Amino acid sequence: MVRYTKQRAAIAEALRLAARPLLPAEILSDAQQSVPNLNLATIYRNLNLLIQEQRVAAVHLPGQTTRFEIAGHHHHHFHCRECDKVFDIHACSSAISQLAPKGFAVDDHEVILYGRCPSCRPARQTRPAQSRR
Amino acid sequence: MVRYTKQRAAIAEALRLAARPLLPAEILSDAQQSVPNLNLATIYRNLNLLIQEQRVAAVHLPGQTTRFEIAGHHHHHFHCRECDKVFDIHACSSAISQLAPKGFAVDDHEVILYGRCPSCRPARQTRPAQSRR
DNA sequence: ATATTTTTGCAAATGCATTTGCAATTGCAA
DNA sequence: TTGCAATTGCAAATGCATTTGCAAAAATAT
Repeated sequence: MVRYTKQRAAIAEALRLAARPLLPAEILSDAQQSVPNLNLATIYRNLNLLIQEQRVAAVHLPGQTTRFEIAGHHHHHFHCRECDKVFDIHACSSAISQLAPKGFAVDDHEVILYGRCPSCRPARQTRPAQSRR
Repeated sequence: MVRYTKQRAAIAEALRLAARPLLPAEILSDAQQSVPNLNLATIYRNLNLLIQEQRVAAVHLPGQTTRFEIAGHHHHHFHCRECDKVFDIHACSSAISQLAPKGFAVDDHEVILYGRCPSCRPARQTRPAQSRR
């Protein structure tokens, strides 16, 4: 049966804390803070396990290495071109599937937004929040 | 300088005729009808050339091998789960970029629809068009 | 505590898409 | 039509993400 291990806990915890899709390498460096000689093979083995248990989901973005996040409901993603981080977008317009021409049966869709995340916005002012005075 | 070759012509023609993003392997089998011992290395070399000339664009879809299509304007894609073909969708809702939460600066977006293309629709009736009587 | 089975760490192996080396072929300018 | 640079075909090499083999280490039932 599946056993409790600190490496598995550290991996799940890294994903939980990040609250956004992480690259295996990001999970590695996060989780290594509690399990120093953790390695990628273990990360992948545990991700596959967590995915089977539906506790984690793979996030595939165009042209990108697969990221992983805590499993949840239908949502989309924002990819920051500056820091390369990916964020969840919990809004979703149902009108999207109507973009298909007549004759196409749409059963799902994906939306990826690109740009700058709040921390990477052009540095017009120093403080990102509190913009209009 | 860049020379005319029948393999390059065949590759460009395959893309033009398909009018949808093709996998290198698809380009290969299409173009081999006119240039029998064409091979993938030549396909890739020419795709890179055509991309530099902006005549062809790479199409990256999540978890998929890169496809290639004749360069054009902003559009989206429909991926048929049945036949695995990808089609262009020339509709686009500008509301999409408003899905991002406050603080995110969106400068582009991508939409991928999934389902069945007209040729792969469930075979309820023989003729796909002329649905409601 | 002990035995047993799962898991880990590490290095090596996979699997694939894509690129490259090189000799032979081909396009084209002169 | 000749000469040379660009291109091709083929096989081998890359580059990466992901997986695996295996001995050592760690987790749990008894």
